Amino acid sequence: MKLSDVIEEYIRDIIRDTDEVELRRSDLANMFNCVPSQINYVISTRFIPEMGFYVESRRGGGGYIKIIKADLSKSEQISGIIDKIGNKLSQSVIDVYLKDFISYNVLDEKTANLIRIAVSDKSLNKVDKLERDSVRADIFKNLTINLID
Amino acid sequence: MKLSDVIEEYIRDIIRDTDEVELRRSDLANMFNCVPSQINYVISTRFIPEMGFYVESRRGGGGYIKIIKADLSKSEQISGIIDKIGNKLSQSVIDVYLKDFISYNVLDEKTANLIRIAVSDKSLNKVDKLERDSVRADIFKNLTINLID
DNA sequence: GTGATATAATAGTCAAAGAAAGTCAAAGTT
DNA sequence: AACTTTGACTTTCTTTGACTATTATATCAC
Repeated sequence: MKLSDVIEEYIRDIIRDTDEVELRRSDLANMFNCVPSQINYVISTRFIPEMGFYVESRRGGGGYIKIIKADLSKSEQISGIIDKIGNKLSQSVIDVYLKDFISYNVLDEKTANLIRIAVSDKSLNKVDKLERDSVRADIFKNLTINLID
Repeated sequence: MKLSDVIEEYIRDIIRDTDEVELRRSDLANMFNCVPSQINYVISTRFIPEMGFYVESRRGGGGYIKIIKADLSKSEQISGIIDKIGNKLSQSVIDVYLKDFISYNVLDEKTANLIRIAVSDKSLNKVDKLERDSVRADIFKNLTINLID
């Protein structure tokens, strides 16, 4: 497994039960034996605002990175996403969304998987590459809207 | 025997007892002493939904190609159907299939409904009308392969 | 003591290098 | 004609590191 995935999982584990984590970037970098900026990479690609993560940090002595997960209901979470996503979505961004939906029980694995397949490059192979991300966004929106209840 | 057949057999062998394999393209290419793109050739000609496989992959460091085998055992009729689906499908034909699937208890209503949405004209609005039915067929096949159980 | 200044301790940014996989068309086989 | 093999080129994602920005603490001048 990729280092970034391992780091992501580590953070997710901590935040799942508390809705908030305070990290010391250099500690993490040390712990996972990577350069500090890799921590930024993980956070910026996986704990994104669209998913309800709010990140704040402080430099200098006693500095930290705090990740706060907004406490949203299932429908708030879904409609929040739908509002925020533009008219284009890459496969990997959708993966981030779905992973999060699962970890917060907004969707069960089976449904998430269905969505993942429906919008995958495999399924959309015949769609012109330039338009693929917008078709993907359309399908994704239509499917998720349907899941609000 | 052709190299592609050998590679196919190798993959089939390792997937036989499990329902999923994760491959590293470059490893395989190395193992069989061929260019990496030959692996793509084998996969795209032999591990397709009609054969009961779903494939997904990721680029970049730690990338992979994952082949997932559908569990067709429980519903032989369905696997036959997937095989017979051509490369084009209209919305109404899909509805017929879905009704069938429901009545055979292969899919529940909720899942069938999600599929209906994924392949609807609304979702595929941005896809050229001439190609819509073939994109629909691709999505439908990939989903079906994964969802029947 | 107080304010100014240096020093150390953090975190942020951004671009280059690295590590895969994908695409496509030309060349070779059957 | 259809299928297979090959390779150059592209795209995507991750890792690394040099450089920058900010904050806290220590030190110094008065």
